[in-house]
Formats: sequence, structure tokens, C-alpha cells
Amino acid sequence: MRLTAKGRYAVTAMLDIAVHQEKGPISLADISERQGISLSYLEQLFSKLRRNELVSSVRGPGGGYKLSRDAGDIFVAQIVDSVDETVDATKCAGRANCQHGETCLTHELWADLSEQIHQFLSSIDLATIIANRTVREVADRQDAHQEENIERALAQEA
Amino acid sequence: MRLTAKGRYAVTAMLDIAVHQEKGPISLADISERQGISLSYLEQLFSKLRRNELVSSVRGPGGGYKLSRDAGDIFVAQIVDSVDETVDATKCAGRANCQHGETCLTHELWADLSEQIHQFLSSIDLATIIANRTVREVADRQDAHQEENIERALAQEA
DNA sequence: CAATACTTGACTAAAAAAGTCGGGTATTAC
DNA sequence: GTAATACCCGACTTTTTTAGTCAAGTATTG
Repeated sequence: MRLTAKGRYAVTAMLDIAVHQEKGPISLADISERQGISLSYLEQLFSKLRRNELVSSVRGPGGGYKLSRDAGDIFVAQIVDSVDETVDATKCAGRANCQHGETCLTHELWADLSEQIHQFLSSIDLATIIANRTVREVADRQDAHQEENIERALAQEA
Repeated sequence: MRLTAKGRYAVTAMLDIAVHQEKGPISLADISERQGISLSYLEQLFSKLRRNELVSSVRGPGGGYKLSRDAGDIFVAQIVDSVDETVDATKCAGRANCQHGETCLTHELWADLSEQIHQFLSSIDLATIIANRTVREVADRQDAHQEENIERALAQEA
């Protein structure tokens, strides 16, 4: 399990789609502009996300990407795994100095930990992230009236 | 929060010390041989671990490194943070296209998630990893309390 | 004093990340 | 049917990080 900027970009882009999905397919150009990620780089990432069946594409004008299934059925670990192409994990396989069991001990300890992290990320879905966020936003708006300005700005943009 | 081979090496080395700590200070040469990590590279990592007061050093013959405190008081997140020197996290700070609030939305969503991962790794200490060879119990406990953790994290943020 | 082992900083090769470029192909709207 | 949109794909470049090396120390023990 790796966790790097590449995975963050992918998760961010997926969240962007999840947030705007009621507008129909979302073009990479839109995501690029909103999230500040280069278009060509997004194409690379979405090529992998599509191959892993996390998104489906609609070509032609008005096209773009949409989530391949409900946001509640897409988990962070799946996104990260799709773009990061995790390898070996232990690299203990063909290791020369891994005979006397000593090495394998801590390698296995790490593998356990790695598995825990993976399980944790497998339990967080996009819908949960967005839902919690939305709830909080509503609460904030009720408290502070300044939020209305931001809402107007967002409405205009769409 | 980043999670890369560098952090894995550091955690592995710390686990190695924790496993052998009853033998007194552990030399980097021993760790290098057991874990297959180059001595000079370990020196770099332990320079940072020492500065972050996760280990203390004993010089001279028979010297080496030992844990600066009980294994139960050293958490995975501390080790990873020490060697990875996490930066910005959102990079949203001086971003040009981050004015109309839209960008900040998903950036914050990612920040929430990142914080959750960090909290998770902050809950795993070395003693626990070593005690439970197969650490399912902890994983299960985490699963049970996970929804609460998410709620707490979001509540705190506000 | 000599061997051990940590300490530090500068340097380098290799890999990965991030971004670019140039050509495609499918689809829609006019 | 043609032009515009937007996905699709592979090769390429740049930049950053990783991982490792080298060389010169300092402190401690036996």
C-alpha cells in the first residue's frame, strides 16, 4: 500500500465527480480547471480508473466521465490501488538474506500493518466523505450568514 | 501523510529494534544485515529518528540504538512522519486557481481523509504489532469504532 | 591507543512522479 | 456530413524523490 500525491490526485478527481455527478458526465477539462491538475495527467489517471471499472466514459460533446456505480460502493483503497499499481509489498520473495527466519519476522509484521491500512482505506467510501462534509456545510451556513456569499459564487459558476 | 518505501524501511527497522531490545543497544550493522537495508541509508533514517527522539544512541563498542521509550508509546505515524517530513498536505495555499471556493471544497475533503489516516496510524504502537502476530483483533476494534472516528474528526475540524 | 560504532554532510545514480506532445477515435449538434 | 467536443493512447521530457555512496569526522570502550 502506497500513499502518494498520485493517489491524492486520483481521489480528489473522483470526489470532484461525485460532488458534481448530478450534472451528468464530467469532462476532464472541468476537473482540470477546478482542481488544478493538468489535463494530460488526468487522462493518464482516468485511463487506469476506467480499466479498473471505477468510472465509465461518455464520448463526444457533452461527454465526460461518470462514476461506474453508486458513490457508496466506491472505496478509497480501490482508487489508490488503481493508479499506484502496488507491487510486492514485502519484497521478501527472492531475497538472498531471508533464510534464517529472522528477516521474515519483521517483514511479516510490516505486512500485517500494511494490510490493516489497506482494510481501513477499504472501509471509506466516497458517499460517506461527501455526506459528512455536506452535513457540516449546512450547519455552518445556519450559524454564519457570510457563507451565503460563497454559495452565490458557487451558483454563478455553474 | 505519505506512505512510501522510506517509511516502511523506518518502521521495519524500529520493529527490528523492538524485537531485539532485550539484548541491549542494537547496531545499525545488525539491522542492515537482518533487514537487507544498506548501512548508510539506515544512518540517514536514524539521524532523523534520533532528532525526533524516537531512539537514543549509545556510542562505542557494544553501542547502537535503542528505543527512547517503551514500545507501547511509539506509534507508527510518528515514525513515518519523522522520515518523510510531510509537507503542505493540501498545496492549496498559494494556488492561483483556488479563489472561487470550488477548488477548496475537494481539497478539504482530501484533507479530512488524510487526517483520518493519520489518526489511524497514530493508534498503532510497536508493542501492539509485536504482541499480536496476526493483528486481526485490532483491525476489528478499529472497524467497530470507525464511524465514530469519522464523526469525531469532522466535528473537531469545525 | 586501537577498535567500534555513531555522526554528519556532500554527492550520485536510478527510479518514480508529474507534466507534455501529437496523434488518434467516437459522438453529438448543426 | 462536417465540425466541434472530448475521450483515448503511447511516447517523450522534466523534475523530484529514493536509495545508496563516500569521506571525514567524534565519542566510547577495552
